[in-house]
Amino acid sequence: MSKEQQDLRVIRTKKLIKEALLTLIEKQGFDSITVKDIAKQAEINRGTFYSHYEDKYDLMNAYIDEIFEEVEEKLIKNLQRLFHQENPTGFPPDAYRVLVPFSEFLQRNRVIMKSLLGPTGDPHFQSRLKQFMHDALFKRASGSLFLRQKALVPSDYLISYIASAHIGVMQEWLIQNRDESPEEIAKIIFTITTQGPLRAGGLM
Amino acid sequence: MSKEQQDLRVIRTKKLIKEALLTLIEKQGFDSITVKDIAKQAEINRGTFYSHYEDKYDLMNAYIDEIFEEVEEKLIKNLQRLFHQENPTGFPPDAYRVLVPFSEFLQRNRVIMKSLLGPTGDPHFQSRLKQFMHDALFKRASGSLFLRQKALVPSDYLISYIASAHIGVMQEWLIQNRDESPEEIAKIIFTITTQGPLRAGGLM
DNA sequence: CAAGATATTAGACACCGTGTTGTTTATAAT
DNA sequence: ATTATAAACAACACGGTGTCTAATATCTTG
Repeated sequence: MSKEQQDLRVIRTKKLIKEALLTLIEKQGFDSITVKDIAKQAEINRGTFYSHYEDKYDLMNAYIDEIFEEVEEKLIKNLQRLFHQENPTGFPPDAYRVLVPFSEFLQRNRVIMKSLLGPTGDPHFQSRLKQFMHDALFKRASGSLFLRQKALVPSDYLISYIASAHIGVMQEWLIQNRDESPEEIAKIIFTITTQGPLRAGGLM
Repeated sequence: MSKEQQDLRVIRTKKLIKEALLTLIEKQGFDSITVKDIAKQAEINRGTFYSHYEDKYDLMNAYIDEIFEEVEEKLIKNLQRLFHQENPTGFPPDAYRVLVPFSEFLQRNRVIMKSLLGPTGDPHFQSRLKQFMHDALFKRASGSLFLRQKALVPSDYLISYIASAHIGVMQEWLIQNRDESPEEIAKIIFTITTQGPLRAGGLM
């Protein structure tokens, strides 16, 4: 699936384009970037850009795809281990570790993530990220974790609640340049979710 | 501050432009709208548009400003009543009502809200909305509601968590065209926040 | 109501980014 | 070394932008 590209020129060009995109996003935000800008920054001909991507959105989507592929590989396995091996029922005290690879990933890709998640970011990405968290945390787990008959609210809303909440905290962490470690952030999020917002806030 | 506009022509034109914007957003999404489109839809001269707004983003911002002004007026007072009059400490069983004006507002402005909050929406708006919820729910309340000394997590993260979670549920509600009433949605959100996600999900 | 003020119109303008095409040049695969 | 093909180059029509001018329509004020 990712073996087809042998030609060094293609590899080089695509790499240049991606680097250019990153540089420009950081400098001026995605919205105001033009294909011309990208070509200039990458030092390639504008026509060459069009022989690889339809437009800047196509490029961005390809980039986002790669990001998600990477996350998927690294995180999903991790999750499966945690859910299946360690304990079949309930949350162990160190279950916050499920979230660590996630926050580590964001940490590692700080620059692009800040611009994608910030006020000038890409709502498509945010939407996809939410969906990803959705799936990652609950597709496998929801069957076993949430007991529909005992649930007080529709599960879709609950999942939206949790996924948005988790992403929201990580946004705050990234965008405000907070200095917590990925581990600490994971613990904070996990604490709020397990204890509930009120108890975590010292109320009750 | 909002008294200067007497000329009927200006009022009429701005109204036409706003209606056109709404129609077009619903039809094709904000991104692909051009000033030309707006002028055509509003049946005004394109030049006239430019004598009122710099570009379509300027228009959108003006529109968003109006929306927030409206929300502010209607909701803030409501909140103050609830927090000060009814009960000085803790949550009464019907405290979910704090959220009802909010969900009612979203309901009433469905079209524009869906496009602003959806995958093709405006991250600036989402950012502002989050900030607004932030302030509305916690600026006054945080002093009394959350006891810092008993809190298990930094309050900024907690607030981000809750604000994002609440918006996330309302997004799900709007974008999936769910048929719950504004009251029901408020109850659902409130239940998850007070009981905690796990208890609300039937776990624990 | 009348007169002056101001908003809207129609049209033209240069500018810029887009996406495509045909040709030439450079470079990779074999 | 030969062949395939990617990249560069240049030119093109197209469409939206933002600005401006002069003419017209409409409103406000006295």
